[in-house]
Amino acid sequence: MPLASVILKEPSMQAQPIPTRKPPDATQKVADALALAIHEHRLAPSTKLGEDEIGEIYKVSRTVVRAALQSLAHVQLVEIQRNKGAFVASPTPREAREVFEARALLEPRTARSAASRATPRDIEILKDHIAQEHLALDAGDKGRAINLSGRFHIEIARIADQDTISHFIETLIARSSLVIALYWRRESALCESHAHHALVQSIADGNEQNAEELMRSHLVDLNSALDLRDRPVQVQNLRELLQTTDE
Amino acid sequence: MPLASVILKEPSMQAQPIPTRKPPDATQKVADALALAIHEHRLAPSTKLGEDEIGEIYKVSRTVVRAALQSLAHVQLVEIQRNKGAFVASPTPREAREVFEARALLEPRTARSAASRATPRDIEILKDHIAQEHLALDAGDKGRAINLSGRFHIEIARIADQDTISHFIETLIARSSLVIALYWRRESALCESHAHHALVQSIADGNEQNAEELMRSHLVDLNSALDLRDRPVQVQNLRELLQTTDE
DNA sequence: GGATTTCATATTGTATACAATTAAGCTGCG
DNA sequence: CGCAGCTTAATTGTATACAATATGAAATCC
Repeated sequence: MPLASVILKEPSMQAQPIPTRKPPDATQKVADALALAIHEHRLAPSTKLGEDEIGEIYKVSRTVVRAALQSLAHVQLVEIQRNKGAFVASPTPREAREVFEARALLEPRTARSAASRATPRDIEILKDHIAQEHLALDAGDKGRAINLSGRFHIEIARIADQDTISHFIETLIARSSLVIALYWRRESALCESHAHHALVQSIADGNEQNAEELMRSHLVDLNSALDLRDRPVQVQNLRELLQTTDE
Repeated sequence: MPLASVILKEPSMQAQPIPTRKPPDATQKVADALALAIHEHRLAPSTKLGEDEIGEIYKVSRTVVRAALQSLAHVQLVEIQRNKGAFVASPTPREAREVFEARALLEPRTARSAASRATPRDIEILKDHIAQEHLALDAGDKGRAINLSGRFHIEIARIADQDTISHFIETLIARSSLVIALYWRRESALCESHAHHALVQSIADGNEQNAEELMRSHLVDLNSALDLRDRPVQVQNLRELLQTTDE
């Protein structure tokens, strides 16, 4: 199940029965809402996610909340500690490095594939993403911009028409959002938009080699904007540490 | 006084061989048991997995069963259809192809990394896996052999020390088990053991280039042993297709 | 006064109960 | 004899209740 259930009316060659009309699936709604909050950096890493608290917010029972949290735990957006509860995941520097290594392994090939398959409508969607990203940046909504930037990569994976790899990339993008929240170095978000624009151009031209290379360098740029040497502050551990120092 | 307080921590009675110990998370146990059954081909694709039925088998409530099924659904070992239940996943030819394409993208690089990192103990573990695989084959236990063969690949990913990619490979191996159940062509399982043995040799020698190349060709061999042209019989879909009473 | 033990509270893990939806069986009619 | 429609049984979705564990605070002991 995709993290964000994007419904598309794409006239695909296969006629697989996937209704997805609009199931009132409460679990998915809660999971999506939480995921969005995390992606937009409204929920910081290591934030405690109490079941009763969330249940009251969304007016659902703990049963639904638990299912949503477990779903998010599967994509490693939250970490569940037995008998202790769920927390927004806080990737270690090692995990952060691994996430980007995996992206470097998967996404260039995917961009190449997207360049060979993209339809005019796909290009339109990508350009729309970039436009919205610019709007968010101009509005100063950094969280939304990061989220849109990630969804841009997911869209490319979708165009590549490789569901399995797309699913992997989705989880990597999701975790990347946490990595950025923890390890982002400078406020140089504009470079991304430039890279994205060039990428769309290559894909629109069907220039596979160029698309693959642009994606590779784009990921290198992203990675170089991270500072993985610093340890993230484990907020919930601070309490314990401060308990013995003073009052 | 509470009649339901049947505490079975009584040390006076004899020690049961498998008492109701569920400190190690009942959900995980059920999920593991179901996954093993699927991997060993005791549960065929499209098999209905009723919640009450499974709950009674493992002596747990539906709550636990549902969590286990959702967990398996996330790695696409089972498919959950809303209001209809959970079924053992039945990959389409397209999905089967994608799984092996993803493996071809991830595993050769992983084998190379494993070759550069493997310790003598790692080699020992790999050789043990191969030995057990041979035993299972000689005993005619085809399901167990397939499962062990998959775990061999997972072990290589573990040696490569890339948790994120290892996790992806684990899910791909799991799905491969279903693909093999549906699309395996001939009874030529011995070739795998040979390939695995050569792979271990390269990893033991630290020959990265060789390990990567052997893994690549091994996956090509596996893929060529599949016949993806045949459609699997989707039993439960037939019903839906016959219902033309739309809305 | 500080540290430790003990007890109370809060939160999670699991089971059960109720509601909603689906699948099946049955009757009645053509 | 077959099919439409209704009724009934079974299964899943959700909520609530109970049990187990962890967290936090008060009381006690040194």
